[in-house]
Amino acid sequence: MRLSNLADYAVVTMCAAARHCGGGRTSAAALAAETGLPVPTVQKLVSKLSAAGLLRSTRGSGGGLQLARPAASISVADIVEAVEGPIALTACADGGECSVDALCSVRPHWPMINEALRGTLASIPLTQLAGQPAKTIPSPRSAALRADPCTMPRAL
Amino acid sequence: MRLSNLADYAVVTMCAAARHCGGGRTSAAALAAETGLPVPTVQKLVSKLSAAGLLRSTRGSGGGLQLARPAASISVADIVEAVEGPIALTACADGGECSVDALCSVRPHWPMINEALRGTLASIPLTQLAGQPAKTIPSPRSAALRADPCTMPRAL
DNA sequence: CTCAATCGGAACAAAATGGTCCGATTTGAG
DNA sequence: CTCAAATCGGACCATTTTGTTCCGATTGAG
Repeated sequence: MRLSNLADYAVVTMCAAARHCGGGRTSAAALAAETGLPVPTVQKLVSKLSAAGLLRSTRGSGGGLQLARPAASISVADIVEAVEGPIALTACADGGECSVDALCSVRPHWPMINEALRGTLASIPLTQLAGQPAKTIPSPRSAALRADPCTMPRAL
Repeated sequence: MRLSNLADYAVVTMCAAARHCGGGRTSAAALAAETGLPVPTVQKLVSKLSAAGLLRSTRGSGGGLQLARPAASISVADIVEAVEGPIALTACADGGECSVDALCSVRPHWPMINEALRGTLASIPLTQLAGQPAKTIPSPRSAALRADPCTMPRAL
C-alpha cells in the first residue's frame, strides 16, 4: 500500500515542471536541481512521463521539456500510472497469476476496489499540489485552480 | 500502488477464517490447506493478525484460531494495516525522511490523500469478500451482510 | 506429569527496486 | 556543411525490501 519511490519522485518532478511552464521550456537537469533529486533519476522519470504523454520533450540543441497538457487536467492517477503501470492492488488483477486461482473468493472483488482507489487519485489535479513551497501563500483555498499560468497562454 | 503479497494473502486467509467461524476454531494448517498457501506463510500471517486484534488464537493442545470480531466489522483497511502498517503512500508521511524536506510542496497534501484511500478500503467489510468460491451463490446482492454465521451466535 | 499443538522470533534466500553510466540520435548555430 | 549541445534509450550494478523456511519457547489438555 505504498507507491514506489520513483512514483513519488515523479509527482514531485511534475510539480516542478508545472511551476516552470510560464518561463518556457525546462531541462531534466534544471528539474533535478530544483527538486534535489539525482539527475539520472530525473532523466529516467521524464522518459516515462514523456512516453505516457504527460511531458513533451524537444530534442537537440536548445531543447527542453514542457507539460503536454494543462496542469489542471493532469491528475495524480495519471502520474502514478505512467510510472507504475495500471493501478491494481493485486497481481492477479493485472495479468499475473495466482496460486489459488479458481477457488479464490476475493479476486472478483478487486477490480471494484481498484477502480475506487483510482477514482480517488484521479480527482486530485496537479494544480492542487503545485502550490509554492512555503512562502507566497497564494490564497486560502482554490487558488491553485485559478492562478496556473500554464492553462491559458499555452493551451491555445 | 500495489500491496505486498503478504497483505494479499492476509485478505485471503481472513476470508477463509470467516467461513470457518461457524464450525468453531480453525488451525493455521487448515487455513493453509484451504487457501493453497504455504503453511509457514500462514503461520506468519496469523501472528500479525492476532497481534493486531483481528484473530484470536488459543494455544496448547486443541487450540486454534477464530475471528476476534464479527466479520462485518472487519474491513480490508484493517487487514492491510495489520500486515503493512499505517496506510501511507509515501515514506515521508510515515516518519521516514525525505531528501527534499522543506522545499517539497506536495508533502502537505499526502495526509489528505492517504486518508481518502484509507476510507475507501475501510468501507469494504470482510463479509463482502467472503462469498463462497463459486457454487452456492447466496443471493443477488447484500446476502453477505445477512448470512454471516459469525455475527450473531458468537458475538454474544 | 507427559504429550501435543501452537505461537513467536531468528536466519536465509530471492526478487524487485533504485541508482548510475554510456552510446545513439537529433536539432540549432556558426 | 560542420560542429556542438542536449535529449532519449538501453544496459549494468548495488541496495533494500520482501518472501520463505526453520527451530525453540510456551501453553493447555489428558
